[in-house]
Amino acid sequence: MAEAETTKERLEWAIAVCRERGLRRTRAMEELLLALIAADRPRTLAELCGLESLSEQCDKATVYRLLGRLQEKGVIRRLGLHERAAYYAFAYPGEHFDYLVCTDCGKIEALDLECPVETLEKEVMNRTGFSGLYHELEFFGSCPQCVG
Amino acid sequence: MAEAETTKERLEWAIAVCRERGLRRTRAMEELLLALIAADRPRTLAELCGLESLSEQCDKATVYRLLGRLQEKGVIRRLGLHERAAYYAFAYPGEHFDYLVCTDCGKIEALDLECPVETLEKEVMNRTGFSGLYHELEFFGSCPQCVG
DNA sequence: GTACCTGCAAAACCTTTGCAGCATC
DNA sequence: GATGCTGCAAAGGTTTTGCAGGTAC
Repeated sequence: MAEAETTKERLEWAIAVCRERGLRRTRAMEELLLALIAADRPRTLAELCGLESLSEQCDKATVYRLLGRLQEKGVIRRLGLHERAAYYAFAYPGEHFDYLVCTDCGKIEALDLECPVETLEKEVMNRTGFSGLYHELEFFGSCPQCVG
Repeated sequence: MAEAETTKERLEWAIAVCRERGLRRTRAMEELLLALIAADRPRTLAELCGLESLSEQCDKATVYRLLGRLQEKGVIRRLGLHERAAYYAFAYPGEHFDYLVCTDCGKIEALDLECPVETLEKEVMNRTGFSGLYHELEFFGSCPQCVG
């Protein structure tokens, strides 16, 4: 992930937004945000709970509810990525990643693309009357290792 | 859904592909394909099983396994769409839809966009070595009814 | 002190699989 | 007739909720 901002700046931004919007600052919140900031790709609830920093610190239900609150406040984003489980990624303003997923081994990579979809968003808004649009773009295929 | 091809043509195409690739032609397969061809947006397993034509005809497990086989043979496509459940859509050659999802009421619309992402697919293949690429693009936002 | 957050536990959901019988080829 | 498909039933995994107690403000 491009480090235009440091971990500390990201964390402080996220916590500030959350506090402004009525959430309390807790240890679990900080640990979860740090885990998501450190991640180079979206993570599932199970993956996040598997991390030592979090599993020693809080319950799965807590992480689950935190993810919901953080998403609601707009500091993280929930993604589908074609799997049964939901994936979550840190959402720093102005940063947007699309993803590349191997349909064989499940590997997920973030793509820092010059994404032409942003232009489309406006068109879709005009055409459909939807507001607050954002998009999710994923590429699926077989990675070189899986093709052999 | 734009009806460049009739239901019958679509059905026959799908069944021909399936038979070529080793699947048997069954009543359940036909009903399921017809349901997906008739759908104006992707459907979940539960939705499909709720249809009279299917529920009276076959079990949920059968539909589930059929969806897997049909996807494997390439006549339908499995989508994420941000929900817990997987969505399935008919995949006629040369047709590709992107989707618009209301984050408030869950409404899903198919968008027949001039999609600039196809160009990106080649770039991503070259850059990453992935093969057999396809993409999934979804827009999320609030529909006019939900904004009120 | 109050309102929110956390942990533990259980429920709810969707997906996935085993196995015996039936249909297709 | 052999192989694959179907139904029923049960298991597996992830998500979601209730409630009592603890914590941030």
